[in-house]
Amino acid sequence: MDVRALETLRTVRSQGGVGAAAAVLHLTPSAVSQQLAALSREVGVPLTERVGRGLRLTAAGDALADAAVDVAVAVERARAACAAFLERPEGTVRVSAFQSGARLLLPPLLTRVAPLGGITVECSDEDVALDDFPALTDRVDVVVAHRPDGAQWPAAGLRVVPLLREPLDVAVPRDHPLAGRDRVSPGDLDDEDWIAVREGFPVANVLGAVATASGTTPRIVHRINDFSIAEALVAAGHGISLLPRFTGGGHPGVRLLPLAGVRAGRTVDALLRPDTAERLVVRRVLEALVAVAAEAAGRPR
Amino acid sequence: MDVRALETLRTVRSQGGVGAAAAVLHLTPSAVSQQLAALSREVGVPLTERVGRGLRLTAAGDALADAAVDVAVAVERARAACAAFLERPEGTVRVSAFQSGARLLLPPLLTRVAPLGGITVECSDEDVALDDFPALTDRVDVVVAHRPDGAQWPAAGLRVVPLLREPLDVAVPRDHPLAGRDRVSPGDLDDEDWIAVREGFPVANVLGAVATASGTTPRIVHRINDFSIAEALVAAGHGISLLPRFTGGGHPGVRLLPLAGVRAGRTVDALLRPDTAERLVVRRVLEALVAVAAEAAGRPR
DNA sequence: ACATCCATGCAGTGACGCTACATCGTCGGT
DNA sequence: ACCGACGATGTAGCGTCACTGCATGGATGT
Repeated sequence: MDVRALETLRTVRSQGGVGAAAAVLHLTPSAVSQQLAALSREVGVPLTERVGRGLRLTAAGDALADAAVDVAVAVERARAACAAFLERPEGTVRVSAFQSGARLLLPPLLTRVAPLGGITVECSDEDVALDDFPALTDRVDVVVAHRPDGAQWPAAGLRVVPLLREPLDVAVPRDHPLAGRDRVSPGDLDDEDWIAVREGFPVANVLGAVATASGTTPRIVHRINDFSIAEALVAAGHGISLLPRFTGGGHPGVRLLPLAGVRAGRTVDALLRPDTAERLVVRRVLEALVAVAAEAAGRPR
Repeated sequence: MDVRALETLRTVRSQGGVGAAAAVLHLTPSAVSQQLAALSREVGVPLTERVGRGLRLTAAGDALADAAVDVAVAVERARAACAAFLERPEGTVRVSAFQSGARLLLPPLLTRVAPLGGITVECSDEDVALDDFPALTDRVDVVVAHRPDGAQWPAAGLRVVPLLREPLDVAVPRDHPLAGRDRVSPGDLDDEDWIAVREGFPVANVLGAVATASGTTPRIVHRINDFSIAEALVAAGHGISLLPRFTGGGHPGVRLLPLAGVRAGRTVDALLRPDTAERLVVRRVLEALVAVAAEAAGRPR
């Protein structure tokens, strides 16, 4: 019973297919298929079943994949047990973040980790739909993800470390009629042009929730995922938008107005696979990330 | 990080050397040495250090061996998770027992397991010194071992399942002056010839404890490990002996007399490695063994 | 001082897993 | 309804890696 084969099974489940899993594992689909076949032969139970032109794990396969997580955790714990005897933690950690989170957190993270020495942090920005964040943990060690208030990550085989909660404010141009107010309520926002994010992305339906509070449907004229672009559009008078308080606000032509009457916000979490969460270097980086997030939330601009 | 290499490290620790571990694992010492070298190279820490002409695990090696137990447990749990989807548990389980325990427990164990079908039980008798019982778990799945009152098994990486406690009675020939008594006290036993077990074996020092209760040192004339041989010698008038109540007593020429005033007994346990204890077939056999032991202790002859 | 025991290094060989390619079944498009 | 595309699975060939066998070095006890 090879740990690599178990890992492969786990990846096939999380990626939803042989081909996708092969891409993540840097293998050919054939190799993945052979590993599954060997594993199935060893335990004497079919682990996968064809459905359409893809496949799905059987109940036994699902149980084995669950157990595979524990195996991976135990193996990484073993590695960490030895790494504790090294004078200082060493290695490289891959961190990804959605754009606005990356702008807020990655620079201070790197400056905080640098003096530790020996730890290499590889950053990347990954903007994906809400449902696709967990699967990123197969390619990246620490995934900085965000979710709107109320949404929850699937608990299965995923470690979630909360970083910060960020209110969503209404961003208006400085010459807007509401710009002088110190806060606005949903009713003030009828008959406005909105700049929203793409469907399926984390804070897409927050705007809907705000609008239902005033009984109208918002008029969405643009769909921009990158908040800094949205901010520039707001400043230029092409509409108003919902922007996170700590991340946005850098643009001189934009005013951020707190929303009264509705609770609108998003939570930023770090997502990790349980096994990578056991790695010593990963834990060091994660600690730094938590500290950086606390600073960012406690000292908003 | 291979589970087999971790297993090897664990075995080197429990067997106390490369050669012994190689014998247990059916490998050459060279292969074991190479596995350790590869493992050490992978974690970047020396796992073993030479001491005399043998070797010993370093602190890091010890920590890794501890973690290796958890890995093995997780792997076996994974196997069991799949085995649960098989219609009935299948496989072979190796059981060993010291002689008297084997005579008492193995026959009913086999008859109880047989109707389950698909489970093969391979029995062997293993009479070793008290300290050597735990190491047997590397070669045998379930080790039926015994220990005198007060002794404890080393907790490290060993699962202990108590089976029964058995008082030690004084065995005398039927024509002995004490044969008519319904119990004896230590003072009655001065000036007797004793048949004891070899030094280092489980109940060796019980006789000493009984003797100190009467202030004398026992006169040991024979050292016989097999209780049925000792029983035959007692019947022939060559001395008296301490025999376990449930196991002995089959010989018509011997009377068993309970000891008053001192608590003399032994405990019979099943010893398993934590990982083999997770195997489904092993658990089935173990359940049967516990039931058999309860019957044997509850219905003494 | 020598024989013995134990762990380790090195060359040869066998097995195992991967890549590349071909095949089969299934699903959309015209 | 056919055809093209996609996704998973077998097969041949190859490379790699781990094990065996033997030789070496160090430590022990007679």
